[in-house]
Amino acid sequence: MAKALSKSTKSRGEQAYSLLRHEIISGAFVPEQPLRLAQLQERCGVGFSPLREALTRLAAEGLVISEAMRGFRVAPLSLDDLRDTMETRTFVETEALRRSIERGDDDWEGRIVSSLHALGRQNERSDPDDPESLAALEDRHRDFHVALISASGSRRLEQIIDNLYLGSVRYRMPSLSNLSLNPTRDLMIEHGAISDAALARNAPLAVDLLTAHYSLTAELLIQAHSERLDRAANG
Amino acid sequence: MAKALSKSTKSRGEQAYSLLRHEIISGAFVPEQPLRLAQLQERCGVGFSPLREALTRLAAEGLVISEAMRGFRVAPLSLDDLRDTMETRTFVETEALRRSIERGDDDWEGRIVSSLHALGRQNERSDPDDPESLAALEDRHRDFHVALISASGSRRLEQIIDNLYLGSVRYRMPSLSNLSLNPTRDLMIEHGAISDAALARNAPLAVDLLTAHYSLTAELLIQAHSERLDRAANG
DNA sequence: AAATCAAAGATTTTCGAAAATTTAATGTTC
DNA sequence: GAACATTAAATTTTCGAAAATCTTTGATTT
Repeated sequence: MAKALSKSTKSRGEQAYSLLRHEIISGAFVPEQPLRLAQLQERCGVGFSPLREALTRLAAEGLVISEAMRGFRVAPLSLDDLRDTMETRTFVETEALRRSIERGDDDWEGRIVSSLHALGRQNERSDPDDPESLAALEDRHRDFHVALISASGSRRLEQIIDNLYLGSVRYRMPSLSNLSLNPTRDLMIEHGAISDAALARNAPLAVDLLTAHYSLTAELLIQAHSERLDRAANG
Repeated sequence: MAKALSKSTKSRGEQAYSLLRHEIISGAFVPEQPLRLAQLQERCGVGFSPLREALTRLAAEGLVISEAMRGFRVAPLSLDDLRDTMETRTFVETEALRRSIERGDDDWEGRIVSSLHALGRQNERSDPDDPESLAALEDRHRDFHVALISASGSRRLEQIIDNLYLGSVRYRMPSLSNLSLNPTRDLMIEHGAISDAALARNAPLAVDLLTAHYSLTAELLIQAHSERLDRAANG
């Protein structure tokens, strides 16, 4: 048997979904850009049905806008949405962090330690010019933040956090290199401090540190996005 | 022209989505029940494509479970999910209420007053034996709670609240009659008190009252669902 | 009898052509 | 020349048959 082992049979629809999702997140598709079925059909190599399903799903997740009889287009980005998303993210994740610190067991601590370690390693070998490497770093970064709140005991909070991350990652991607190279910032130290506070079960401190971490990120993203808007308007 | 006026052209997919959504919420489909395409095709009078789109969307919203190559089934209900959903709802809505009380203008107050009035009127003419009437009451109820938090200024919070409401309404529907007839409870008084506190810009009181409102609802729903589980297991 | 395998049946998933709708282009009237 | 209707082109949406996959059934072997 060719593809016997577990590798769960990925349907065409799944493929198209993953591909489009990646293209939108990575900025290969410009915000507001219409998504023509015929084009995507070629690009993804699948027929209409699975394509529309993928787009419908992306629309439900907020990455795509669907207008009846007018097809789909990439969801817009805006300063307001960026601010709103980062604020809401802070509000929800700090609560999930509090609960995790309250309820977390040894496994939770293990997930934090190991994801922080993996993030550190990826950070060492990170190459700002290689998109692959940046995407890997982004994934390790997400893993760490997911681990932090992974003992909240609330599936709903987890889902919400997942969706809010998705809403924010688009703003980070095109400028991650700028961001991580920002001289006034050492992300690994911030992450280490949050991890320490969480493992020490110091909820107020951990929440403060996480809030500061997101505030700073939000500021830098807002600045970067403003500049991008200016460049689009003038230059 | 037959259907000229505004009536925004509802695509078949939309129709199927609305219908299925309603059937699931109202309990016409049992939790865990497999949703066979062939059956639904007859029931909804649409082909495969729009049907699958509707189901995909419902899956993204959490009303349906989608398993690759095994089709769709109605999402399960559970005591854990009910508790989680109501707790998360309280957590998010109280925050949105605080912000609305802080930022709400005259229009916001108007929306609260008018939606409370509409809820009262529908409550007067409510007939516990008529499903139509109960559904209308449920809609007015939702409208009131949406109005309360409609000045939060956060699109993200609104979306989250919308989805959490969807997650909880299924637990209410089959037993709404029991619930609203509960002799120890006068919903209109509870709603009136919340409205008064909000309009008086008394955030702590309004939050407490809303929390109590949801806690009591949660208790009753948990009790009702437990009994339903017992009945299913034994009787 | 339990386990294994193959074939038949049921169901999901995908494809591509046909129908419906919107958008663009063209011509007509005032 | 601008407003309006009309046709043509482009695009989305839907349908139903075909392909792919899963499930059941029944026979075969251990």
